[in-house]
Amino acid sequence: MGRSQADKAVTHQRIVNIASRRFRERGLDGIGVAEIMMDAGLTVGGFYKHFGSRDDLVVEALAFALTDIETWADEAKVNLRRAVRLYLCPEHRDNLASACPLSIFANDVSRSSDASRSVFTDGLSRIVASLESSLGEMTAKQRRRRAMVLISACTGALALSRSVSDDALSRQLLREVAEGLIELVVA
Amino acid sequence: MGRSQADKAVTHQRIVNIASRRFRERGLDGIGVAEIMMDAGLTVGGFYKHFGSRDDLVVEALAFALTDIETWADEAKVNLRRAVRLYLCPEHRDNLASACPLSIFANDVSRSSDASRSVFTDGLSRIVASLESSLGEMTAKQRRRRAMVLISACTGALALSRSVSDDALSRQLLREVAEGLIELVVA
DNA sequence: TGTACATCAGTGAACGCGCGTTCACTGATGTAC
DNA sequence: TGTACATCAGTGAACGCGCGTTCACTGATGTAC
Repeated sequence: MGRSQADKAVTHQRIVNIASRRFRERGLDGIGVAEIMMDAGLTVGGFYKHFGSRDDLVVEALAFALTDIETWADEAKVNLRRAVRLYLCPEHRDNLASACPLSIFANDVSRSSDASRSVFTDGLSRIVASLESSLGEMTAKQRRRRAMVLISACTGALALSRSVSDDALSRQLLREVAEGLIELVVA
Repeated sequence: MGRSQADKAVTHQRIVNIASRRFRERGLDGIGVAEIMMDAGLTVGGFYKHFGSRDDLVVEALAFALTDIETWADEAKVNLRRAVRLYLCPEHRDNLASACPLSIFANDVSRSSDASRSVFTDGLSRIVASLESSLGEMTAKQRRRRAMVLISACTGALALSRSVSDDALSRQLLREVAEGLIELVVA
């Protein structure tokens, strides 16, 4: 073989890493294969030595971005209130490249391939399960219900806050939803 | 003049109507000018007699879609619980062409032009104001907070339910978030 | 250990298609006389 | 009322660009002997 398999795997992962950031910044349709390869320090032609098609990269990058947020889920287990405030803050709203894919890709994924939707579903299920175990003493049914309200309101508020041109309203939305959830759902 | 101004206005509105439905079905980037004009019974060339650019149509169609949901806001004033259950149901999830633009376009608009974001902001503000006045006896601060939790959770849950490939999970999400909101936020 | 060969990650130009936009043209309707 | 002219909504072909994908080629590295 030419370059070693290990080298190839490293390169592959670098492409997926960069893609997962660029897709979050610009959307699943917002950036081309050529630009992603450039950002990875490569040229376009090599792309198909790593992926069967652009959509294959989308699926891998989405899966990677979804594992990326498990650290937030861990924070939620330690301190759910703090995790909610951390999720619904202007920094998370603005740092798209490392932001939660659930809040960025929901609309894109709903129009995307079955493979994307399947990967997205797995990621969402893991987060919901994690939130369930982060909630206090209550029935399993109550826990699941509240976990679903939490993730829906968090991803919804963050997505809306990014679509609003009035920064004061955007911040108010983040703040009020965070405090509202802590007051009504977490407590 | 050639054809009357009234005729032109009717045609213009027909294009905007159809665009607002097609954009909701396929996303703001998911359908081209040519196909929209075809659906309106016209040919591509005439497009620029009505709009300065494709983005101008996007803005008009978005504004139109946002007025489209005022009827739902009216329902909320009559019966908020019913409105929440109506919003979070499989029919609303699946009937994209006439669905709530807040749940469909949040991600797209966040990456779109200032004009789109401005129109989106106005639409969101109107819905929030409407929900505020639909809530029961409580302080203005409480009303605003709960209205923001409601719209965030509703749009978030609907968006997530469309991105999930497992129909049982998708339906559970809609049901549990609807009942959770009624139990924790509306009551 | 050294040498010849095979493999294949990566290169960069080219292809083909879709799509936003432009343009010369048509013909129905409104206006001027 | 009738006629000639001007306007402009709508037509459909063409242009230009971006982008996903293909392809012949390169050269570094692993393998066989």
